[in-house]
Amino acid sequence: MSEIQSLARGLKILDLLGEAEDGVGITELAEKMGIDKGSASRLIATLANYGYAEKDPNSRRYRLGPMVVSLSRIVLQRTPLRETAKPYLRQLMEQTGECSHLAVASQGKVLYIDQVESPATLRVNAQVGKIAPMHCTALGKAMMAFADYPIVEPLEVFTARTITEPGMLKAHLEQTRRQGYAVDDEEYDYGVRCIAVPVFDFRDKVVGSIGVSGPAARMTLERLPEIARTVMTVGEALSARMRFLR
Amino acid sequence: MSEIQSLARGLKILDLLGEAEDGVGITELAEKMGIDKGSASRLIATLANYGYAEKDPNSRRYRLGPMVVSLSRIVLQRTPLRETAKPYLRQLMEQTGECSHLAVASQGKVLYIDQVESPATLRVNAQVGKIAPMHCTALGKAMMAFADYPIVEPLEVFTARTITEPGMLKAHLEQTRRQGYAVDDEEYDYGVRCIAVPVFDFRDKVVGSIGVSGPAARMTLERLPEIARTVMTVGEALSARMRFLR
DNA sequence: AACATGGTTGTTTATATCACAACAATTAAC
DNA sequence: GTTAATTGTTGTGATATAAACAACCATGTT
Repeated sequence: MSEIQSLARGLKILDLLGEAEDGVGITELAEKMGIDKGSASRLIATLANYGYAEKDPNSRRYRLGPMVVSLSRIVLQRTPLRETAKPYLRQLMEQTGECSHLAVASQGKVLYIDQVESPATLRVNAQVGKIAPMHCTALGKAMMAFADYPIVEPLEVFTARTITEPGMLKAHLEQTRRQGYAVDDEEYDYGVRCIAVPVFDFRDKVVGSIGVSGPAARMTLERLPEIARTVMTVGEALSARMRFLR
Repeated sequence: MSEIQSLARGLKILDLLGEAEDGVGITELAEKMGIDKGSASRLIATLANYGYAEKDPNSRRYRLGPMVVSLSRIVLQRTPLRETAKPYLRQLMEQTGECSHLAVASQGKVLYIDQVESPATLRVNAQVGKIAPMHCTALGKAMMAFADYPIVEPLEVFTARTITEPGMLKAHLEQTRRQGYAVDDEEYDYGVRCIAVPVFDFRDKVVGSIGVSGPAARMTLERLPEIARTVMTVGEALSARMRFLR
């Protein structure tokens, strides 16, 4: 499998621009990439020409350009899952009182592609476009349990409850499959619990997952099974709806 | 000014992937780009490796990947204008009853970066990420009138009222500057009128524009001055607020 | 004002990428 | 079911390209 080096470098720069909070300078960028300043300068100039990068006029540092926003809209609009799931997301939020989220798998990670916010003052919301690991989120584990995404080590630690042993995770996913829903019990963020189920298409292939997130104070361990039932019911309705597409 | 060819080609492919409604095949892509099939194949493979493109498993055609959504979120989150403008957008919608929009200039076009929807059944809304021309939108003309964006010919026609003569546009912008607000009187979409004003930063530099869009039936020519006053008032408040940043 | 830091632009050379073509993989046709 | 046709992937030399190095600017700093 052959790659185009300069394109790969350009895309890598986009990643770095995304990570850098307040933009990056050419020299800094060249160091991080392990390439020459001149090369970095020309690569960035090309990215800027196409609107993928831009230089902050006063700090003179580069950051991500507006072009990605435009492309993002196109991607989201063309995702049939998103369109179909919207009413189910609303229903989920109304029935549980918590923020509901829709996600797909992307590059071995969880990508949030839609959400409905709860009106509660204390709520746990994730923005569209957010990326999270699969092994410690309900949305991610729901997909892992019902489709064979590889477990990629190391399993990064976020809280004391994060599952870091591949064997443990495997057993956990087995249980998830049996009970039909995935739980994140403060494994990613302290004080946050989530429940999610996979979404299937007309071929019974996992295309994403849907679930709710809330503060542990409200989503107590006693209430979890009840909430899980709601999520499973809505999830099954969504999957049933998805079978009519295509 | 030198460009990196293969990176430029890769970014061009992203554009084409964005334009293609139902994905695009390698051969088709190579033809549109005027390059070899093999080159296109390798370029796309690289884009796919980084999540910027993906191939639809059943149609086997390539489309934009999820990575752009992730980057988009980062861009939007880091735009201070967006954060600051949100309450003003809401105010604008409430006071006019029409959808309000926030935009910036990008690559000589108008890029919508936020919006507040009106509850009205008949409303004129634009999604975040949408791109429109500058010369026939209120948001675009507001920026052109108060900063020197070049008039790039040809001025594309959208309706019978679209201004296509550079001289006419110049005069129109002059008037816009005098009256302090920009009007789009069915110049982009039939039956749609918009009013917008520029947003200035602490240096009195134009950083974007804010305005409302509504159906011509409601936004009658008689009501326009009144609506314009509202937009100008809110816009000035926003610009005043922006002066405190940085 | 001299210095230091960071960014851009020439120039040479190695090499990555291009085009061409052959091959593989699907799909379509018969 | 076999052939044909269309499309995508993979070698391979030739060449243009992009890498590195260095010199040169531009800004801001001491």
